[in-house]
Amino acid sequence: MAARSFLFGGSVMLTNKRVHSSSAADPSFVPRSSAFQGMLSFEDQGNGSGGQFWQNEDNGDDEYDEYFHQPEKKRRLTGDQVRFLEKSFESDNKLEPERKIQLAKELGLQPRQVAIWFQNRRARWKNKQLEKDYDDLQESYNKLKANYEDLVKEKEKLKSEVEELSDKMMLQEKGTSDSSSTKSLSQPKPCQHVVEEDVSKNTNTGYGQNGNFTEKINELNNVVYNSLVERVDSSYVFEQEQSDGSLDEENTLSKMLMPNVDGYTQKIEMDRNSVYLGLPGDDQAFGFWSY
DNA sequence: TTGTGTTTTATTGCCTCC
DNA sequence: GGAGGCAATAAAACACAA
Repeated sequence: MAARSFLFGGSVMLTNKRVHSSSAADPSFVPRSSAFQGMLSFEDQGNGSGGQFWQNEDNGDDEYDEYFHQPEKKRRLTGDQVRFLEKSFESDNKLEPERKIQLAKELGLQPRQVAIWFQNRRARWKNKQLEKDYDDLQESYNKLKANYEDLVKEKEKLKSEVEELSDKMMLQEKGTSDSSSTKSLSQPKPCQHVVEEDVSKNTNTGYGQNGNFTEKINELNNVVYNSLVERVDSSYVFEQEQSDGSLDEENTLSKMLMPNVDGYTQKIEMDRNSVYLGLPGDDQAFGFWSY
């Protein structure tokens, strides 16, 4: 069966199932013989140019048939019609059959056009609503994000305050209870002691018989030692031991934490057999001497 | 004037409800 | 099974910059 074509409101409509529903149940459906009876369009009332009528292909009339197959231009509703529909939509976005008929009559449109307009309008409204929801979500996300960033900043600030205070406290502690440890730095020189001891030991090794090599080692040990003493004197904090300058049981001479040396917290370990100045993750950073 | 993007009107197919 | 709603889409109308 050929698709039926209806012309109404200046538009062509090719339909299938909708035709049946319109023609059979839509109270606005008017038989052809009465097509023009009382159907004065909104445009005809001075708001536009389009005439309004319907046509049914089933009549077999060639003249009409020819008309159907000339696709009519789609026409937009006039400003007044749209405003009227908008007002109606504002009051209720659902369209009851009675209201549909009434609106169609008032606007000189086919009820189906009114229904379609409402359907499209609902779709637009839904899209707008989605956009609005999205914007709202975006806004609250941005607020939360800003809040979070403020908290992180505040946390960092508090953290550095805590670090500063602990440094002060440790220095204070050092000043009051560590007079003996400053002695240990200035007098017995534990590192030097070990270095000297080690050097004297090493003179008995095979390498020690090489005068130039031993001299070089001594020189390097002195450089390392002086560098350490310099750093200890200027800023860093002892990790807690060696107050009397003696060696512990594992032969560790000293363990010192040096905050913020070149951006690292440097750990310096020295024992009887080695002098190691290392950076985290770099075992060979400053050199490693084994005897 | 024309090309292009947006809006509006209308169609189609699917789904749900009664 | 018919009526109507909705999502996706087509296509005409419109807006606007180049």
